[in-house]
Parts: sequence; structure tokens; C-alpha cells
Amino acid sequence: MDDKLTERKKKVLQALVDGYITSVEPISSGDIQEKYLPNVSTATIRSELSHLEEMGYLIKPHVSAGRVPSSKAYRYYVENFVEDELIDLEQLRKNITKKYDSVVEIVKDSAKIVSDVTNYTSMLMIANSDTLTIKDVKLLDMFDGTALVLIITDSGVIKDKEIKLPKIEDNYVEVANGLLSKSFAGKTLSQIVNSQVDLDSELKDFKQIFENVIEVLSEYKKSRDGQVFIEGADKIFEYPESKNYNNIKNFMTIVGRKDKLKTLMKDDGDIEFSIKIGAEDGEGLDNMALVSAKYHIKGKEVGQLGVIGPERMDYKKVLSVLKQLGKIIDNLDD
Amino acid sequence: MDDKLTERKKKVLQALVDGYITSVEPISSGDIQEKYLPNVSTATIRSELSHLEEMGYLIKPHVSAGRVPSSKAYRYYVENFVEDELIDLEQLRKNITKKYDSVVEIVKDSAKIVSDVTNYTSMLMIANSDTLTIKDVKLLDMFDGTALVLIITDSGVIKDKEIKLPKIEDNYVEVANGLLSKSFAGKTLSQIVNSQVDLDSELKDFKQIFENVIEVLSEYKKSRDGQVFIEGADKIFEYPESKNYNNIKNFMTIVGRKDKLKTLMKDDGDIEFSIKIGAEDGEGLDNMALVSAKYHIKGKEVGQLGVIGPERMDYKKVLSVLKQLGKIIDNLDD
DNA sequence: TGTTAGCACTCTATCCTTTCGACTGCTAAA
DNA sequence: TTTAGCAGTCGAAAGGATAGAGTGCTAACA
Repeated sequence: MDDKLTERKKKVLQALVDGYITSVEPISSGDIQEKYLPNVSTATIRSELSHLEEMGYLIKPHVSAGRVPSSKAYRYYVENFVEDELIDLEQLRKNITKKYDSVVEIVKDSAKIVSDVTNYTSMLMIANSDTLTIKDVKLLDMFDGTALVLIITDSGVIKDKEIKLPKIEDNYVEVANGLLSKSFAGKTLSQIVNSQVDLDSELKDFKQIFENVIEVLSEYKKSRDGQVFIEGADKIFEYPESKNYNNIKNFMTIVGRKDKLKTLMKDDGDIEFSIKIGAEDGEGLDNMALVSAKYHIKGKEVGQLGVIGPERMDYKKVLSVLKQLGKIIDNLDD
Repeated sequence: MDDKLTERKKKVLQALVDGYITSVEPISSGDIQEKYLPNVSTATIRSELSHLEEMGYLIKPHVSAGRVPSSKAYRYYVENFVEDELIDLEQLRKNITKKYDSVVEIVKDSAKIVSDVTNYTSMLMIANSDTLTIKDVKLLDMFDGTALVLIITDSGVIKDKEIKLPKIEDNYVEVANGLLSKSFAGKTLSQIVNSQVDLDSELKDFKQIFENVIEVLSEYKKSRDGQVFIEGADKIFEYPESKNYNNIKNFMTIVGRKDKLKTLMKDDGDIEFSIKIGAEDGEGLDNMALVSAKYHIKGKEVGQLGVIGPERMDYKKVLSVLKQLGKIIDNLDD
């Protein structure tokens, strides 16, 4: 039904959003005529504007101001007018060349780049452990009655924790390692943590070890699940919106509440790109918008990277940057 | 020379700073009389105030406002009037009971607590590697031509990185482990990274391994040196100062520049507590103050924890919290 | 000499009014 | 359906008046 917009209405709407994104000032009929529709009179444009306003796309701050896009307008704009814009991919690629130790580092770096290139605040959320596969679990004997638990994952990350060895027999650790590998290798972190391990009665001796290891894994899961990092929170001071105290406060409050960001980024099942605009979802995103994308490394989901900024953000640029960065990361030869 | 202040002047100064810290409004002669010096006339207090102003302790926003403390006044206040105030230690201790995996976690948690208790933004900087001793370095054979490098430190932290094994002989890894232990155990990270290792000619085979290991250590050093974490940056919105846009901007800019924070926290040789107030040091801390303390775990320096907030912050409370937390952390039985 | 009451003076914050200009919506004509 | 013209609305900026808060100064007092 939104598509019932006539061609000219579409053009007017696009002009208005474009204009507003650039100037961050209410747009008048005259502005639109000047830059986008020189062959139509302002009176005509005015009647189109008034119609678009009735339909809920536009808002008049007051009668003698121009008009400002509503969240609905941004939504329409994103869905109909935003096409891929090629931003210098090279610039991006150049910045992600060095070797990384861990996934987190890659993505953290990416977050910084996204924030710098777009000039918005970027956020990054590590994928939760449903998608994290354990390659192996090993005990490393420290020969002092303790052992280190090593968790080896697809992406080479490991995690340590010292545990006590309950029994010292020559090949104890070796046997335990075999059992651990057999039980855990290839499973996801969630599977392991949520499962019950049944040991044969003759292997009761290893029960303690297994419990310790599972505890270590569970702590790791807890510390890793849905970590959120923020980059460039101070960018907000470069927007004209920040002249208004409430906007800053609002922004900082959202950005400071990582759990909030998590839910904002999370919910969209299989969709690769998520765009939340303004108060649409009753999520407290007034005057703000959040664009986020899922990231993969060699096909495996590793997290989400997003941008949060004013509702009138430059969606073209943001989407383009996120998309391209996504490709670059996925193709990293490690 | 600052001590040339008469007793009454001291009292007036303390009253004014106390009052300002509480109300964050210019303090008048009448305010001081009312709450602190009921037996002296306002005229007398006025003349004291005017004298203190001449000496650089006070500032008059304008002629018909009261007076406001200068950075010099805060400095005097901190050095002469702040005595330890006992804030409920128990509250603090309760929050730091659970077991921690790594130093970073302890101190991160502490940062959060400090921020919550003081209601200021807290920062934490991990000590640099000069103070980090390597307990052992081990290779863990993965039996696929690669090995994991494990760095074992005093505080049980380890770090992994896969490296290639250049040669597969039965006891190769074992021998390498012996050599690595001999070369690295007990040294600090800096010592290792900055040193040249000379291998006997007959051990040339291990040269590659050593180089790889040192590279891993060096990367670890880089990633760990002087990391800065911020907790509670949004606290600023609870101060009356944040009504002023420039204050917020200033604050966020400093808090966003981690390198800046690093230098601010760093320079004070052996001093345990560092207090920087306002523009004293030309560090761009206008209207702000930064209080920081060095932290130890079992006598070993692990980092610095600090609080950044408005110049008129509650120094008593902040210093008390930092001191007590310092004791608690150092005594953690692990 | 130090302290004090009294008073003139200064400056801000607030409120009101006026003016200017930016846009719009409406109407009547093309 | 489009357009020119115009009246009407509203906000932002500027100016003026007023009230209130505090100070500094002076002259008297202990």
C-alpha cells in the first residue's frame, strides 16, 4: 500500500529525506523546488507535501517551518531509495591486512574502522556460544598437582584455568585427555554446558575432572556470551543534534546499557541486515537509528557489527560500509 | 607558604569548598555564615573571601554571584582537609568474593564497583609488562605439525598462539620445552622481548622456534601494555555540570582518548595516589579532576584504578573507596 | 586594629513585548 | 491539475524593564 505513492510523491519524499540528511534542518517547498524539481511550482510541491504529511511520512515542527521526515519516511527511504554506493573498498581493505590472533581482535578493529569511516558510533557483539564449536579440550599437566584446562576452538582461541588433579597416576592425564576429546570435540559450547555427561562406572575416577572442566567451560561461556564493544561513542558530539541535551543523554544512556544494545541487535532470526529506526519498535530509540549486520568468518557466524546514530543518518554510506566490510572479513586468508 | 592562611581563613575556605561540593552553586558570605560561622558577621566573611580571592583560591563568576573554588582551592582542600572517611567496607568486600580467572577480571569488576559506589566514571589501566613475570613458557604439541605456545604468568594468565613446528622428531617438543623454560622462566615480559637470545650452535634447530615464541610474546606484550578500560561513562549525566554542553563534550573527549588517559594516569613515579585537579598541569582537564591509585595483588603491581569526574568531586569519598578497595584486592586469597 | 551595620552598586535571570522573516494553506484564475 | 498571489501563523531574535542576590565600601564601634 505504501507503493501507492505517485512517482512525483516519491521524488518529493526522496528529496526531502536527502535534503534533511544533509542539512539537518526542516526542508521547505522552496528547498525542494530549487534542488530537485525546478520545473514544478512551490505551490504544487506544497500540496504534495501536505498529502505526504497526511499519510504519516512527514512532520511539521511548526506551521512556519519546513517539514521533517518521520520514522516511516526513513523506513520508506531505506527500502526504496538506498542502493549500494561504492565507497573506496581499498581504503577499508588496507586497514585490515595485518595478521590477527583472535576473532575478537579482527572484529574490534573492524568496529573502529566502521566508526571512523562512517563517523557514527559503532558497536560489535560477539556471537553467542551456540555457534562456537569446540575443537578439543586438553589438560596440561603442570606437575605440581594441578593442570591447566585448555579449550581449543575453531578460531584458535583458547581459554585457561587451573584445576586440581585429584589423583596422580602416571598416565592419568593422558587417559583423561582421551576421554575429554571423545566427549567434547566437535560439540558446541552450549551443547556441552547444557548436557549431562554419563561416565561408565569404571571411569568414576574422572568424574571430578569432568565436573571441573565443565565448570571452566561454563564460565567461559558466561564471560564470552554476547559481549558488546563500543567504538567512537564521542562521535555524537559532531552531530548537530547534540546541541540538544536530551538527545545526548538519550544516546549515552542507550549506548551505556549493553544489555539494551544486545536485545536491539539480536532478535532478527535469519535476516542479515537489521535496521531499526526511531521509536518504531518501542525500543526507546527515539530520534536514533541502529543498523547492524551479521558477520561471518569463513562462513561461520562470529558476531554482529552495527552502527548507531541519529535517525537521519546516511544510510547509503552505512549500509555500503557494513556490506563491504562483511565481504572483506569473510574472505580474510588467515 | 600556603600555610600562611589564618585559622579562620582555613575555615572559610573549607566551608566554601564543602558547600560548593554539595550544592554546585556559587557560595555567598551568607551561606557560610549560616552553616559554618554563625558568630561572625557576613561583612567579616566577605573580607576574608575577598582576601582568599586575591590569593588565588577563589573565583567570582560575576559580581553579584557568590564565589567558587579555584583548582588551587581544591588542591589545598585535598591536602589539608581530606581525612579518611570510613565508607562501609563490607559493602565493597561483599562484591569481590567470587573467584576470578584473571587479574583483568578482578580489576574490571573493581572498576565497576568504584564507579557505582562513587557515582563517578572509573578507569582502569593494566600495568605494563615491566612488572609482569613469566613463570613458564611451554609448547603444546597438537600432533598435526603445529603447537600452541602457552605463556604462564604469576597470575595464572596464559596466552595462546599456534605456531608451526619445523621438524618432527620424537622428543623435539620436550627438548624445546626444556630450553624455553631455561631461557624464559622468571624473567619479565619486557626483558624477554628486548633481549637477544644466543643459542649454542648445536641447538640451531631450535632457532626458528625461539623466534616464533618471542614473536608471540611480543604480540602479547603489545596487546596487553597499558590497556585502559572505562566504566560508567554515562555517570556524567547525573552531575549538574552536564547542563553545560561544553562540559559534556570536554569530558567525553577526554574519556574517549585512551592514550590521553594513559598519560594522565602514568607519570608519577613512586607515588601511590595521584590527584590531578583542573587545568593545573595543562593537561586539558578543565573543570575535571582525576584521582588514581596503583593496585597490587600480593604485593605485585597490577595496574592503576582511577576516578574521573568534576573538579568539585567528593574527594573524601573517592579517596576512601580507592584506598579500601586497594587493601581488599591486595589481600584476596586466591 | 579588627569587626560590624548599612547602603549604594552591579550584574544576572526572567519575563514581556516587538519585530522580522520563513513557510504554509487557501483561493481564484489559467 | 497547476499556479500566482496573498493572508495568516508561528518561532527566533532583539530590546527593555524588573526583581533579587551579593558584593565592596564607608563610617562607626569595641
